[in-house]
Amino acid sequence: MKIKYELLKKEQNSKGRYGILKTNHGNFETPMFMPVGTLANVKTLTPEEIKDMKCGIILSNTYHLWLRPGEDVVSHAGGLHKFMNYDGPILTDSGGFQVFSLAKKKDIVEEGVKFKSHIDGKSLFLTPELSIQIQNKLDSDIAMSFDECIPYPADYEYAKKSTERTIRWAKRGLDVHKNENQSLFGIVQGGEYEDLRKLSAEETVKLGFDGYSIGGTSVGEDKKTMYSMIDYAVKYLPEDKPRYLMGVGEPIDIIEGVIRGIDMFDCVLPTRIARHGNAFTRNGKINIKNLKYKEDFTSIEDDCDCYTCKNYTKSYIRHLIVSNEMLGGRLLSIHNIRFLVRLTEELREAIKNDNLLEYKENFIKNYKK
RNA sequence: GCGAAAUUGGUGAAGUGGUUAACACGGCGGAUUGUGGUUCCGUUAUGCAAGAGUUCGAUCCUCUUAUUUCGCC
Repeated sequence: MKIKYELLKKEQNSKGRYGILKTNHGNFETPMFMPVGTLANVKTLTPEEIKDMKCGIILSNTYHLWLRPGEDVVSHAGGLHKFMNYDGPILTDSGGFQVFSLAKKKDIVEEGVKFKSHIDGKSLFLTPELSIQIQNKLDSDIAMSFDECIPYPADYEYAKKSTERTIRWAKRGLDVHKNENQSLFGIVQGGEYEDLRKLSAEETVKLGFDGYSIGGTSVGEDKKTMYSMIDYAVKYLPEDKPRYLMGVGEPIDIIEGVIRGIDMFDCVLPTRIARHGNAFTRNGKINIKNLKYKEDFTSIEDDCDCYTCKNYTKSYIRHLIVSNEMLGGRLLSIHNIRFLVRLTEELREAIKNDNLLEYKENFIKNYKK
């Protein structure tokens, strides 16, 4: 069975929307933040801990699992859910972004992308068809089309050529997609150009996907540009399908995305900054390594309901991070993911109450920097 | 008691008679957006044991003192 999206409420003063997404592995409300579990695990966390955060769905990655342990291993294990002992919804990224972010030397041709493995330098060739076939075997609930993430800035001619190619790649992926229990999302590219975003959105929607995502953001552009990239694309997306903004996880960006009609977000930020000693709070991001927390025996946030805040002090977590103890990164990851999921919970409430813009103003007022 | 060697920041240490005393670790601060678990970037000795001398100029050469280490009575 494919996923089913139900739009339950539209916010009066913005494009914000509240909905529910039903999958074979459970349902979740949107807007939702999805933690990233690249290598079939959200770094440092167990499936039980992930569920406690009420995040609804997690990500995993085609490129990384293709290289290690190989999609056949996952398939023989009974699919990704069984392999990693997680029975909630899972979305797999296609590998398009990894080609952009990891490969040093890459050669993008019509057929696909030639590049070198980041593990051993072996020559690889990833195509739209292969990406989909791998994802079919991984058996995630939602697969992503294989796309090219256009760098920023990109000149118009390059962006146009790339965007048109990504549309052709989307068609090719759709044609080989076989897994009836797996949904497939198309990806809107187009760089920073309004007409290319329009072209990409319209053509991708014509192909008919189970959901649509906006890619090519948070690649170095300023926030104003990023928000306009969203605006350019969203207006051409159908209301009855979920919309996913890829790779965005700054609290303020999630709020701006929701206001613009986005339903799903994923980002490595909460877990990565956690491992480096940072925590999200209502007053902004804090660096737990700072001297002022050495003897701060309060929790990160008084009113946070996460396991970390209910049980540990800043002083102790600081000690763990400074001592390079893994538990420090674990505890901060738990808090940071829960922070973003709670943010989406509050955004859902704000949509229901039609006070999303007011919520944003209040949030910004407290959130330093 | 005699002789020898040594003394550079929080630590381990490089170095030179001539503007800002290398590097590493540690400390402090910052970054991080479809992962970097061990990452990246800043910053951190107005001073080379103390005092005196030689010199245009000394952390570097000379002397005295202090401390440390190693030999010998």
